Amino acid sequence: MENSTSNKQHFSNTLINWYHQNKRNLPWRNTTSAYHIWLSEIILQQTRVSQGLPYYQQFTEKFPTIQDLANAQEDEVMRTWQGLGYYSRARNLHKCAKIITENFLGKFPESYKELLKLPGIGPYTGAAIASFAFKEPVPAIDGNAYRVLSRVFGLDHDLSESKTFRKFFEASGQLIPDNNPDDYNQAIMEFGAMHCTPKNPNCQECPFISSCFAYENNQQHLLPVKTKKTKVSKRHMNYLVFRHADTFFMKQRSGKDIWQGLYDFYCLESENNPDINEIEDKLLFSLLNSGAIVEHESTVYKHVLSHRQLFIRFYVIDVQSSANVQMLEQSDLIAFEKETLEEIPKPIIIDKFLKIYNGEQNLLIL
DNA sequence: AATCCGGGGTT
DNA sequence: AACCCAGGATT
Repeated sequence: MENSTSNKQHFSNTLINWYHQNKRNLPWRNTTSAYHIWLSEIILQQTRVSQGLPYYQQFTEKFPTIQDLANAQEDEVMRTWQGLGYYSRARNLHKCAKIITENFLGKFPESYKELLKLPGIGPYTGAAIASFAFKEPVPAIDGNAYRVLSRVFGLDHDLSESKTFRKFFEASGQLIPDNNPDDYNQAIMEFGAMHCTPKNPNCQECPFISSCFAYENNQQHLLPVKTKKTKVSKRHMNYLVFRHADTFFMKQRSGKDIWQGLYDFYCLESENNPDINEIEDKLLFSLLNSGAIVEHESTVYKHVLSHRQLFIRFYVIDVQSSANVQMLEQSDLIAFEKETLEEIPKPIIIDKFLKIYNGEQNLLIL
């Protein structure tokens, strides 16, 4: 008859053994640098390893130390982040680098509790850094940990409820070994990512096949429990792409909307994506009356975010006169040369449009 | 407690 | 089309 203590040890030992035999060789696992561990964890929030890996390499190359990151221009940090999404991560990354550099002598605080006070570091990331860099036995609860723990132990708390985090945090806190917290946290995440996957988990070769609640009760597809689905709504965005020779007129997004800090074009939103002559806009009206020419209307692009379906249409306007250029600059639009455009951070759909548009121009020349 | 915030890969 | 990814901040 096993007591509960040995069952707990069995779980963490089995998990860690599996990890040592199956782990991927990832760059942030070969360092004890809190800077590099922190960087990887911020990048990997809500992001698959395969998507985050090239960004991690770019960041470590461009910003070898946290001082390099702190001293960088915000735009350069955002440009390096371009395409990863959830851009508040990049803004908080920069903000945090400055705090560490200016207030902490370049060293991260070494406890979970203190790490939580830094911008962009929440319960998961705080636990990851505390355990990986400083060996503090605090459980890191990410999507993988929720899935593995709920299936193996039959924990059916609803992930949609906020109190559920504490249930899993305490459950995993009972299991994490004091002498090996970093391997335990790495292991439960790697096991969830590679073996105990959301769909088609590899139960036949699973080290927990004889003790897993979900397998025994055939509930792999029911665990973890998540009742509330994110609601997706539609938005229609119409971009007036003002062009004058090789310069484009851009605007830096601010406020609480999507893509904060990134640059896009003059944007009009409506209930649809109208033809250009259906658009009523003072600036457009004035420009057209001063000789501007509509040179291209794009098809409607569908760009999907996790909580929005964006329907986006681009209207390229050749503004023609320098009088019109002045009018645009008075409307808070900033002129960028085609080459300089590459250096500013843009939403991926804007980047894609510019590549296609400029590519078409090149094709016409050939 | 509910909502917002990206982009991409899998199924 | 639905799901979800090494989640956190704001309302």
